[in-house]
Amino acid sequence: MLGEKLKELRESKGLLQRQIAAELEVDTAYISKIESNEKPLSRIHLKKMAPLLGIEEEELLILWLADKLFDMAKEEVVGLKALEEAKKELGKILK
Amino acid sequence: MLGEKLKELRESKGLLQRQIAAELEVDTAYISKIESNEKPLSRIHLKKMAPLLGIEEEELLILWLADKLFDMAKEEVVGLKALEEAKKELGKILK
DNA sequence: TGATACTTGTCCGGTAAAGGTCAAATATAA
DNA sequence: TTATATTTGACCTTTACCGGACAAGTATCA
Repeated sequence: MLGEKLKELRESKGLLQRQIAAELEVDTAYISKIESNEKPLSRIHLKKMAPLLGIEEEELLILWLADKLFDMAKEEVVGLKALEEAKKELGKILK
Repeated sequence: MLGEKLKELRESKGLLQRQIAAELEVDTAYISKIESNEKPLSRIHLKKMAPLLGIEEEELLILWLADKLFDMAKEEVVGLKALEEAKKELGKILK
């Protein structure tokens, strides 16, 4: 999931939650919850966070969206099929 | 999208919105909006609707979920990549 | 011109989720 | 032990969405 990834990235950069929190101007508790998937990461925070964590915004965006899609799909037995169907559909309109 | 599909199915069965509405115990306006994707189809309504439309609930469920996934993914440029990533991830935990 | 089907706009109450904060509890390291 | 980092739980406010209803408008056809 996304939270773990964010934590990994942060730690690999030797950063403290406090420092991230400061940049985003929020409480460290909030960051902690994002890293434990208790609170979602908003797109705005994502944007601010990417450079701090040394990851391309687009790459993080893929992870972020994939995480949300995964979350939805896993709730249903037909999740995998639905993902395939959605992919097919999106492929169509993109061409 | 899902709404159009529901409408097709209904018409192919020669049913009126009024009849569907009666079964679901709602207003026809509400059905109309579902068919025009103005209101989402709830899982409960989906369940009731499937037999009326002569479609397997599971099949409708796939369409329904795929539609929601598609909707999310299409908002981002990286939507397709995210769908792939999500699929990969879900495949993993399913094995 | 009716009648019937459908659509569209507006409104509404309830619920849930987002986006936090704060205090207190825990871990960890010096 | 003390300081610093993180987690957890309770709470709060605001916003968004859901599931509808209702009235009025439009389309179609006999």
